[in-house]
Amino acid sequence: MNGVGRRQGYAVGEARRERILHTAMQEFAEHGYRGASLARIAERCELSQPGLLHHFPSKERLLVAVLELRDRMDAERIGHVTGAAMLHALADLVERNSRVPGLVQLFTVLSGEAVTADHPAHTWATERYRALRAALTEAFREAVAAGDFRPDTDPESQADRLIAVMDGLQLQWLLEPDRVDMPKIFRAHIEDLLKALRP
Amino acid sequence: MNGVGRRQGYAVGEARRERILHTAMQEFAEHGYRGASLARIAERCELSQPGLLHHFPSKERLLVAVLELRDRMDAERIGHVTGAAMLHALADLVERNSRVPGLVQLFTVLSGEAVTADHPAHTWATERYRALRAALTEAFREAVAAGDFRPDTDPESQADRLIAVMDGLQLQWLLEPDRVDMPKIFRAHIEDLLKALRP
DNA sequence: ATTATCTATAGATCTATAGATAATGC
DNA sequence: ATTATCTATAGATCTATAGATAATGC
Repeated sequence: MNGVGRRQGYAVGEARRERILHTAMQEFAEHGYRGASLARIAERCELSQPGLLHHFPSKERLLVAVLELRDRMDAERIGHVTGAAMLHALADLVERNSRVPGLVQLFTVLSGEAVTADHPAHTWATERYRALRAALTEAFREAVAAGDFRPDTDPESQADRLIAVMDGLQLQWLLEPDRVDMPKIFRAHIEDLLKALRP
Repeated sequence: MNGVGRRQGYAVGEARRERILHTAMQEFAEHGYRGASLARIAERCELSQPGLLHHFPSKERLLVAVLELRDRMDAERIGHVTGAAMLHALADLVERNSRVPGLVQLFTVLSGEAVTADHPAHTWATERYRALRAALTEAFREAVAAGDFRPDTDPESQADRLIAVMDGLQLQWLLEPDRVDMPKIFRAHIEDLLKALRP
């Protein structure tokens, strides 16, 4: 929606869209896409439900806008580094994530729902993982080339497993935040991995 | 439902319940709990929708029955072993899981949805993870005591991470079955873990 | 002129209940 | 007597559209 289709400012509208977007993020996180209700989102924005649909013409388009917002926020959080630096950067990311449970939950719930083929975020999820895997694989590859990691390291396998650990820990953490110290466990994992991969 | 409340046989009813249960498992796997429709399940069982509700009095009760069935099937698949044997048993389990994508998807989708507090499987998911973590932690602990693993092994941390790898890989595999060789990646992980934990 | 917002409402679900009829098993 | 099944339907959503009115900004 941003930059496309809409000609001009109308400050009121811009502010409203911003508010809807953030409210929708919360609603999707709390109830999933399928469990979310446009009427409830509208109410939380002090707006009628058709009023909401004036800004986002369908529930699916609202979801797309939310996913784009999330991706933009994500992009800001991950820089490009390789080797040991990359692993520590990931540990830092997990640490920061543990302070925004809502964002983590949005992602975990949507990813779970999106496994079903008829979910509107199915393609988004598939492509997001493909990109993430590719980026991490490349980072491992560079680290091996730079001599940071042992030459017999399998970059793709390591990338897949590392993503898996992050996602799996998020799930456990969201279900029992008090019993699962996600950042600590992940950092321990990173330390062990560094030991195992050092040449 | 099984063994409780219902006095006797009525072979027709028993068979029907069996069929409903398995159809519901598929439907929940394909659309999630929230996306599933009782009318559609009934139709796939060649039954009217109120006919279905005669056997399972609400959608939630049907879900509970499905979860119980899944847990029973699961219990059959995992025996009690520790140390290296346990890790290889898990690799075998993942291998077998890769041949029943429907079951894996049921579990992944419901776990994802169930992260939201208002989901009827929320408690089930929480308790299932708690039990799984406890069992795996105990197995690691025994293995350390038996001298299979290094004494500085942290059983709980290792258990959490291992569960995370399994769940995370399932998610990636379900989204891109052709690009993610789940059993192979998991086995590689187990091999690395064995190397790292051996005293 | 474009945008923001509202009320009213269509049309499609969806779950669950009421109440009737037929089949099953002691 | 209990169970299995059906039709009809209540009652609650839910998304989306039509069409009117008010505010905004060139």
